[in-house]
Amino acid sequence: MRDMSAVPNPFQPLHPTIALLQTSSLTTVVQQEIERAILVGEYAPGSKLIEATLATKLGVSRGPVREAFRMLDEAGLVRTEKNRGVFVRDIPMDEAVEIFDLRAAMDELVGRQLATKITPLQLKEIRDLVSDMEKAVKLEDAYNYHLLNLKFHDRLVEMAGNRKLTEIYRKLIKELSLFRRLNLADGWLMPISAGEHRAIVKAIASGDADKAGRAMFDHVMESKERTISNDLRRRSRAPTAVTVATPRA
Amino acid sequence: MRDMSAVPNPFQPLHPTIALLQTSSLTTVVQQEIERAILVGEYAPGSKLIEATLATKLGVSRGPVREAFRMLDEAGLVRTEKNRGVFVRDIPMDEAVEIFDLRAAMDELVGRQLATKITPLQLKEIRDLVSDMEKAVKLEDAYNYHLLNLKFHDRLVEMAGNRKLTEIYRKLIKELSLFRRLNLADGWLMPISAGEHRAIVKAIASGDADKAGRAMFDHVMESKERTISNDLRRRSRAPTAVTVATPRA
DNA sequence: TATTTGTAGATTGTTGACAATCTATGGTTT
DNA sequence: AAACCATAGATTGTCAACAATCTACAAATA
Repeated sequence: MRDMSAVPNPFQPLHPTIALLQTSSLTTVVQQEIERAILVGEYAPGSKLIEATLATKLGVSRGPVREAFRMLDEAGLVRTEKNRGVFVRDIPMDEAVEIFDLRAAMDELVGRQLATKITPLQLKEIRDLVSDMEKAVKLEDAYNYHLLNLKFHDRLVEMAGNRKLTEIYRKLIKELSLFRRLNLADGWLMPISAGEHRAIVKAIASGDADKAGRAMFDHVMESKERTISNDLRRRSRAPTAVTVATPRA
Repeated sequence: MRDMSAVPNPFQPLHPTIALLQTSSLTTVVQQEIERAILVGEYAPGSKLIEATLATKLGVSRGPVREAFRMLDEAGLVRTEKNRGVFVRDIPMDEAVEIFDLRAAMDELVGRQLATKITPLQLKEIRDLVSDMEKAVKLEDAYNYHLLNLKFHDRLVEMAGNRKLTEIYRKLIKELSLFRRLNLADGWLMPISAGEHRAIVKAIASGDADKAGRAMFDHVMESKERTISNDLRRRSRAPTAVTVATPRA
């Protein structure tokens, strides 16, 4: 009952509502909603997610919620303990460090590839983002700086044109956002980070693959170091953190 | 009812069966079984997996099977089409290429890190693996060579000590194994590949991080090239391949 | 003959119910 | 008071049934 004519759906995308109904099941929209809530901080790392509660809140039965849980678990956003439930994952420091190292290697590849293939149009887009970030620095608008920074890196990765790389990069970023100590407090470091961005753009624009790769690699490693020392500083002030839930050892 | 004494479970791991029951739910064992079957080729890329059939075969209801499907989907081993079912994923050529590029960047990191931190004992283990591979080459035992090759790279990645990297590397390898054209036919290339392995070990042993990184990067890129030309050759001989199932456009 | 239409069967999507397990609370023993 | 039960309630694990959708095939139409 589909695709009977020789040229079905030539270019026109099918009606958006139809496309939606064709692709999204209850499970997928539940998954997306829970993921959104987690990433936006509505459920703190360590907190417990209760099937029945979520099911009621979203107006579905527990089945789709459980399936969404399995997806989120595989994606690393949630941790499942048999017979005890699922918890929002709390990324420990050492894992955050590992993610930074991995990201550095991936971004190095991005830099190398972009140096040889970035288009003038793309270069302009990136430069504009850097400008916006510098404005945010002047205004001391840490929140917008944070968003622009995410966008900057995400666009670079996307422009490299490796979809698998993009996919995994984004998963890593999501996981990193569950690293509590990262989110806030990077205030006085904004100018430094901003300068590195300029250097990255310059290296890419120069067409020197190795230089661009190194610039991106170094930038990620610097921001890793900043995160670590930031954490040490924080840790010395607030000796013990509260734990939201009590997972078993 | 757990952890009542001050020092519970000092070192002795709990009884294996208990540990098993504590961690594995029906869903997880179903997931592992289906994954195994897919990776071993019992279900060919493109073929359809039927919930009820699998549930019956494994002696469970459809619920756990569906949950396992969601996990396998998120892991990239399976593709879900709403109201149509799930299919074993068939990795297209361009995606395989992307995975190779990504792997190259990751392996480069592995090489760099190992050059500075590999232990003599680990070095011996790696050298032994290379020796075994060379024996397999002499015997023209392609299958064992293939297994040893997987082991060689997996151990190197593991030794680098970045768990996140290891986790993602293994996921990529699993996906790559769904790239049909790869598996067989690498026969006459074994000696070349084997030589590169010697070079990698030598570079790592030398302690020169950049050299080791480059050796691993190059090796992956070479094997990418071999895979591509292999595919071209094959494609010219067998013009059209059979499709196991008919997913919608 | 080729295309359309209309079913019956197969398969997936979703739900509610029941069983198994865990958690918290209060009482009991030492 | 501290450690040990014991029970009730909450929560997860699993299943079977029903509804919605798709697939295949046969009949009808042009």
